[in-house]
Parts: sequence; structure tokens; C-alpha cells
Amino acid sequence: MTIEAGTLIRWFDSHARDLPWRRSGVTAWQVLMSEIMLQQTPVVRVAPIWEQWVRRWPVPSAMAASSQAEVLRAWGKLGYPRRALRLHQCAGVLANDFGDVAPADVDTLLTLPGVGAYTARAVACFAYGARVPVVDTNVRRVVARAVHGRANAGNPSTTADLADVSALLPTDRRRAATFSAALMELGATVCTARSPRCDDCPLPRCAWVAAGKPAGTEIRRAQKFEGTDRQARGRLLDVLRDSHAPVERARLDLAWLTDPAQRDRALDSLLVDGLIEQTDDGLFALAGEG
DNA sequence: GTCCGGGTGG
DNA sequence: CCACCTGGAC
Repeated sequence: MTIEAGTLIRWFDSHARDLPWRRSGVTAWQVLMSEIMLQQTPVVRVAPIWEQWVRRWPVPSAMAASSQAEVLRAWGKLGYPRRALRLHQCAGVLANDFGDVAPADVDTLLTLPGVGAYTARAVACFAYGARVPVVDTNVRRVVARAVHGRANAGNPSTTADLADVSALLPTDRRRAATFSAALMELGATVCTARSPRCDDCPLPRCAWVAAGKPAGTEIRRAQKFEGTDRQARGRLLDVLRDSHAPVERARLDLAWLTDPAQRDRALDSLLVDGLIEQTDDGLFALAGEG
């Protein structure tokens, strides 16, 4: 079964959320910032930060002129702060080598730090209107259901999914870009993972519905957070983000008392990742303070 | 308390 | 394949 582009595009025209990075006048760099922030992070938490960032760092050179530590502070608690580091690196590369503009070409985008298969195509498509398949897990799930009649996307192999979505794209460039945005929107708001709202779905012939909505076979285990190394890293970083002067090791130790070995491991990994650094006199600070 | 989201890089 | 963060809904 296929997905009729006109039907989906008309639905999108009347149902798309008014997200700030979709408004006119948003540059490719600003779209790139939004896509990096939206990796792993819900729209509601990204939107206010993105608005600040667009004002503060409207072009890559503006961010490149700020220190890494300033960018980490502005990232706040969006999570996965290595994304902020990569975006800062990205800003430097764009300012130096790309005329202060995010490139339009997928292969070039893929060379940038923090930009992978999804983000490269998202920027090419949403910022430049390129006719390329933009495949995130929402899209993989929609295609799995509507086209293949499966409850969920199967293997994480993106290659087959890229080909699937390529085959669905309208020929016209502009319609193709809207179609990709619409597929993502449908997956995010209607064809959701747990409780799809099929009553609100604009697609008249879904293979999964036609097959009687067979259950998936996936064994998913919920990802824990409480007590993980990730949480420990977050606590340690909190201390340094909130302090504008380097802090003593003893102060960091207070941030994670439950398991000293885990705390040491987290601290070490933050140093290795380049998120924090040690001063000559043995104090700790956010990396790249200036 | 439990569930949830889901791309990149190593 | 695994590590990486957080807060809000229920």
C-alpha cells in the first residue's frame, strides 16, 4: 500500500503545528540549531531555548565568538549536553569554511559535527526545500504501518527506510518537502507509538488498519534514568553550570553521594568528553570558559 | 512511583 | 550495539 501525497499534504496544510522554526525568514543555520536541539528532546522544552538562541546567535559566527562554556550554560537542562559542544564546533566550521551559512548539500552537511543521517536531510529539506527522504522514527513508524501493515518499524536499519520514503516522495520538489514535513507531523501527533489516534488520521487506506491492526512483537524495556551514570553526570554539570568560578573537588563530591565510584566515573567521563576541565590548581570548571 | 521520547558517535 | 539527559504526564 502507498501513501497518497495530496491527501497528506492537504491534512498538513490545515493541521500543522505552528512551530517557531517553521516560520518564514528562519535561516538554515537556525533550522540546524532546532534540529540538533530536537534530537532526544520534546518540542515544548526546545521552543523557548531556541527562541533565545536565535536572538543571541542569529548566525554561526556569533556563536563561534562565544565561548564553549557560554553555550553550555545557555543549553541549560535540555539534556545530552554533548550536543551543545558539537553545535559550538559546528558554528566554528560554518563561520570559517562555509561563509557563515549552513550548507544545502546532504553529503556536506554529514561532515559537520553532530549532524547525522537524519539531521543532514532535515536541514536540506526543511531549510532548502531539497527533495530528499527525511527519516526519523516517526516516519519509520508511519511507513511501517501505512505501507507495510506492521505495528512498528522493525530493525534500525535506515537504508531500507530511506529507499521506502524515496519511493513515496512526490516528483515536485516543493511538494516533496511538504510531504516529508507532513509524514513527521503525522507520526508525532496522530500515528503515535503507543496510542495511535486512527480516528483522526487523514490516510484513507492504511495497511495496518486493513490488516486489523496486528500487534507488534517488540520487546521494549523502559530506559531507566534514576541512579544512572547519565544522572550523575547531569548533577555534576549542574554544579559547574551554576558556578561562574572554578570549584573544588569536594564541592562536586557533594553533588553525588550515593556511589563514590560512580561519581568518579562520571567525573572522568565528563573530562574525557571535553564538557568540563581542570584548572592548573586542580579546580573544576565548564570546559572552554574563554 | 512508572512511563515516555528516539539521533549521533564511538 | 551501547552510552548519552531531563522533566512532565499519569
